[in-house]
Amino acid sequence: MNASAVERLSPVLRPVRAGNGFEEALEQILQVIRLGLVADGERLPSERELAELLRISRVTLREVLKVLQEQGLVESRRGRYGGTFVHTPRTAPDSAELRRRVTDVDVEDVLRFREVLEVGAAELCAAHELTADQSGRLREALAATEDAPLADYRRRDTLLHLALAELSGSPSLAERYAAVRATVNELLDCIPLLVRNLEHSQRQHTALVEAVLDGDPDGAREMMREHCSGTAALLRGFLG
Amino acid sequence: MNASAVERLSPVLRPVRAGNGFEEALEQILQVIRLGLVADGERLPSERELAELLRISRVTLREVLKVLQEQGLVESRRGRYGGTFVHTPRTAPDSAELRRRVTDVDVEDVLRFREVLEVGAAELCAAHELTADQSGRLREALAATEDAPLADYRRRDTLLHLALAELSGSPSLAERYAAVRATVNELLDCIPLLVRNLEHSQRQHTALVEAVLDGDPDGAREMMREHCSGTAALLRGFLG
DNA sequence: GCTTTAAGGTATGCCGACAAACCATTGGCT
DNA sequence: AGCCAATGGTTTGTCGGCATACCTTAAAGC
Repeated sequence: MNASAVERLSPVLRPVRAGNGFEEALEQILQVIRLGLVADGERLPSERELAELLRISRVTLREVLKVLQEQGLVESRRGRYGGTFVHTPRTAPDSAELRRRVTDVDVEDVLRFREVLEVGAAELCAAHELTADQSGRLREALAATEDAPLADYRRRDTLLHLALAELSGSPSLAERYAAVRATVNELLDCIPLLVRNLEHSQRQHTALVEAVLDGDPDGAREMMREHCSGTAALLRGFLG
Repeated sequence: MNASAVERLSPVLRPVRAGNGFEEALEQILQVIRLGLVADGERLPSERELAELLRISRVTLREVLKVLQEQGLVESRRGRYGGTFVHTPRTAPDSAELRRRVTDVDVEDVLRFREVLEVGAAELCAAHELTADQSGRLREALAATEDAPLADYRRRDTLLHLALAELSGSPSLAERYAAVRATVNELLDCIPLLVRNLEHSQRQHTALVEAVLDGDPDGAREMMREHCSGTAALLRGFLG
């Protein structure tokens, strides 16, 4: 087989899974933690439930949890009302870890893809009628970011954006957004949280949700684009 | 563990892989065929190369090829200059197959996600300078669609869009687009190819590439959106 | 027409993920 | 105090996918 044919296919033919099935499960649980779907101190589902959700055996799942435990990300307690508890580190990543993250991920790729997904989601949300339930959920998520303690801001911000992605009406989009956002959060953990940016961000959130609820796709799109560019510029500045 | 916590996580915690690793490989090779990356009568990479690309053993790969062979999608020939040849069926899918496809895929999800990715890709392409190589590649792909025989139009159209996605500068975006486009093609195979639509489509392609090469993101975006809406309306009309 | 070479086809032994069953620990409930 | 239920922890045997090595086929090239 000549080389060019292989080259033509390689964008599609990725390795079927990176390493063993175990690594994929690890990645997914890390994603849950990075997204803050389970907050610091909260409990993951029981091993039996997690294993079923991920469709892996409990034995393999426990291998994954063991790794997370060794890294201090979770802690297990036995007995009734026990479980696996998330324990996110309070300390910023050291410079070696920082360098690892920046070299491991293609920052430009992530930022671009994120913007495309978020902008698309915002536009989709504004373009179709939301049910009262959905509007309520969005408003709630926005309100939660407004009165967030500084330490929990990133988490609630993530949940707001995740809600928007889910309300886009495209489960595939929401799924990819969750994945890419987990990576973005890992990058954001490498740079300082500036209160000034945070206030700016909050104004954009409000305007964004307003545009979505008003059914103004163009407005929602441009607001979201601005919002994303802001984060992107920040990250490029600190990491580039 | 209460049910709501599980519910909160389930958007992220998908099964780690649908079935065995074998099925994932099957899906990827099907994707190559559906995208037309290997045209009718052309050869796939050798088993040894494919196995390495997918990072699966040759034994498992051969299981996959056996399935494809049984469905008449590929044909293997031994000896030097042999190989595994793609043999796409000329006959339209029967009504049972059609029903299966429409129930198996969430058509709204696919169409929305596709539009978000394509529109985003077009905008990104127009927003950054393309190298002479890249511009050339785009022009070539466009030219190929212009003088395409009817039977090969869909394939060249796919390659043009794929090129655009790759030139977006976000490999993640390109990868997701490839996946979603494979599904779109499967749906398109269920409906008739109308020459009138095709001509319209071709005019849009020209305008789109022009906007991209002119560095006009807004123009590219709107052109692409129109282009996607057209296909979407067609599919919704026939399948909805 | 023989050799070479690149491809598909086959056989063997190993290891990791799995399912299933069981043990150990904890805290609430009676 | 004792029981119960829900959780993490452990053991065992099975099986699918793996690497590896080898066999068979067919066309190019001398």
